[in-house]
Amino acid sequence: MRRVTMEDVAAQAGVSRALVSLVMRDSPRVSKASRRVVLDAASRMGYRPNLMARNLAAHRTMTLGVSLNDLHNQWFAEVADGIHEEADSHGYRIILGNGRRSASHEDGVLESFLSFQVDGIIVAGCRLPAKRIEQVGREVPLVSIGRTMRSDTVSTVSSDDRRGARIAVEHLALLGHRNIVHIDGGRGAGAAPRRAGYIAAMKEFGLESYTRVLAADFTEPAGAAAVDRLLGASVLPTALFTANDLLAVGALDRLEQDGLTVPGDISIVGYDNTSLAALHHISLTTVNQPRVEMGRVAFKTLLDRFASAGAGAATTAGGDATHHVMSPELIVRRTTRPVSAG
Amino acid sequence: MRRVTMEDVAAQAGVSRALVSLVMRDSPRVSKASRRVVLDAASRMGYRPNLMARNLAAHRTMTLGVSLNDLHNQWFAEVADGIHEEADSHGYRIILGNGRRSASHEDGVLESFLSFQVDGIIVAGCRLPAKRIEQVGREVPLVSIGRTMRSDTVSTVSSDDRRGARIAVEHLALLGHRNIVHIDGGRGAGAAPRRAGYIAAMKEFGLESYTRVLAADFTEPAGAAAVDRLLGASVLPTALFTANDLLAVGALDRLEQDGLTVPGDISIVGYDNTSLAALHHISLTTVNQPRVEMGRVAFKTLLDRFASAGAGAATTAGGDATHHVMSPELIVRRTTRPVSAG
DNA sequence: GTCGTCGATTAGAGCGCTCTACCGATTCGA
DNA sequence: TCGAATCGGTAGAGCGCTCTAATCGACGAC
Repeated sequence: MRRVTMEDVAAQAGVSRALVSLVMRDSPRVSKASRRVVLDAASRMGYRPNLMARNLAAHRTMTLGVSLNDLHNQWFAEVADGIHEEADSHGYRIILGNGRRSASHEDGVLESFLSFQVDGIIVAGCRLPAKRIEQVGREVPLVSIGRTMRSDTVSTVSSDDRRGARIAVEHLALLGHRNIVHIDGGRGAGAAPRRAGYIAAMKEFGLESYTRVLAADFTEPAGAAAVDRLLGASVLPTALFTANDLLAVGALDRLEQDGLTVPGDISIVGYDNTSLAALHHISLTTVNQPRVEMGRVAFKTLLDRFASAGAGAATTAGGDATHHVMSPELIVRRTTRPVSAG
Repeated sequence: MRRVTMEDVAAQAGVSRALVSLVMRDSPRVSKASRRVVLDAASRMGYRPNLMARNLAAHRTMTLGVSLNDLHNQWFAEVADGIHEEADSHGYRIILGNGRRSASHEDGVLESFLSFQVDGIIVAGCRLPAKRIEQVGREVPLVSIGRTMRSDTVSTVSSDDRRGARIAVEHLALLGHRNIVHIDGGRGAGAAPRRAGYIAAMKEFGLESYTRVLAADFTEPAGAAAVDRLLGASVLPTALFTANDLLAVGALDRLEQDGLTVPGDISIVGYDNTSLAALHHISLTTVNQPRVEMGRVAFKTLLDRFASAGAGAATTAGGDATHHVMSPELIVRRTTRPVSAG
């Protein structure tokens, strides 16, 4: 059973293929009568436009590619929610790609998006080298969420990770903690500024000598592994600041498994305020990022790029990149408390 | 800057477009020499094949659409992992769609996949009416994960939810629990058989009179809300069996918020064994489904369909649907214990 | 020498759509 | 009443690729 084409519908409806095309793109230059006739024929025959053909001819897909770095991390689900919301109301289609926390998979996702000729790309938490991202950004409008980069071709939407880290350290310092260790996010998006923010804040609060960063990445097992390394030492820190919530939960787990209590023995501050942190059972003190809003802003940024490109012509690679920075915010829950006396 | 096309590469390399095409699809009928020349020219010019054009001409995309019903539920991330693994090793590209727990969004995702002319579709936890799924399945090979359906056009991969529910109830019954309430998954995939399995098992263990199902859906807030309704009553159950882990965690949260302890006052068994359940802090007794494996099997099933369709010709809609059922397995952790004496 | 044969290459006709003219028929202004 | 604008519709040339059939040497076999 051959797929039904525009030609078929046109024949059925007794009009030209061009008219059917106009109807399908609901152009205003079609009379009510012919619109009806065409739509009737189309639905009767079960016609569905072939996007491949359409896009080949029209040079636009009304589709955005969204690359998510880690489906296991709820942060991405929430960012995606924001993107979808806006995309829906603007008639854009979204296809998602799964980066699986690996640069090479992410590269594959981007290649795929480009081959599909998407109109724009949003990368969330991307780990690819900045150079590569910019290169893709030169072919099609691209905005990066969570991962900042000084660029005039790639727009970014992020929250102020450096400040977020400072807020976390400040919170702990005000509670009297001095020995505050940071478990970091390795090469993950946002890991570097959080690390830097931690280091700067430790200095600011006169705790420079306690500064200690444990290498990890944005996963739960990495948090547990980092704690393992910590437990070997004779003197334990009184507080942990982890680069994201997953790490915090991993750390939490391992600590309790070892008979230590949180926040009794050790306080913990996470980062992201994912729904995991909000679980009553976990109730993690953490730093909030407006994830849904970040998704929304990213989409709008892309839309603006389209608009200006349309006007200015051939300005796809224009230097009109914008850089949104949202404010992080401390969410105090039950994994932090004043350092025990003595 | 115009995109570089096959024609351009051909000109550069001093050969015909057709030869370039052969090289791009690495056909064996090209001499080593020309292959080199063409590939050199291509990379020098930064050529990337236009999938739209390719697919339009070739009638296949080497792309599979995977519809995930809820990005917030880790179950889907793990199923996706399995699919990706296989797809990678077979040269298939995956695009993901986000169903956002709504049938209408899911419908949009499928429409989108069809318009993109994907070679096959995998729906995970799909909530669309069976009729609609079959209709799509008639246009392109489709396999459903988690949601079973008696169909000879749509293949399914699932675990035996009815038996899983029985295992959960059996576990509780053996611990001496009698008043076991089920918080269900509403219209979600797999919710019905789990519900039915619970009801049948209650009967089997002579607990028919205690049978009670609280309506909910597969989310955390729904679990909390169900517990709220429960707390109003004078006599509380001693155990809860929830249709998935998210519900269990929601219930857990609300119970503890109300001063009840788990498993002290109430035991809980979840379903799915997502990584959430494995968290030491939560340590939920639950029923395991081999998620990654299910993803793998789903992909292979699709591949078989392609093969047989290729052979049997025009058998896209053939009655060769297969139905894989995997075995569920009880994972005992720390949210269940013998019913308190008295 | 001539005629297959065979491997390497190419010409050219689509794939299903969009889009730029262009055209015929009304409608309108003066 | 006539030309210009307006409106609804159509013809036909692509978009960038694949694929079938045809072409072209070179090489053995006879």
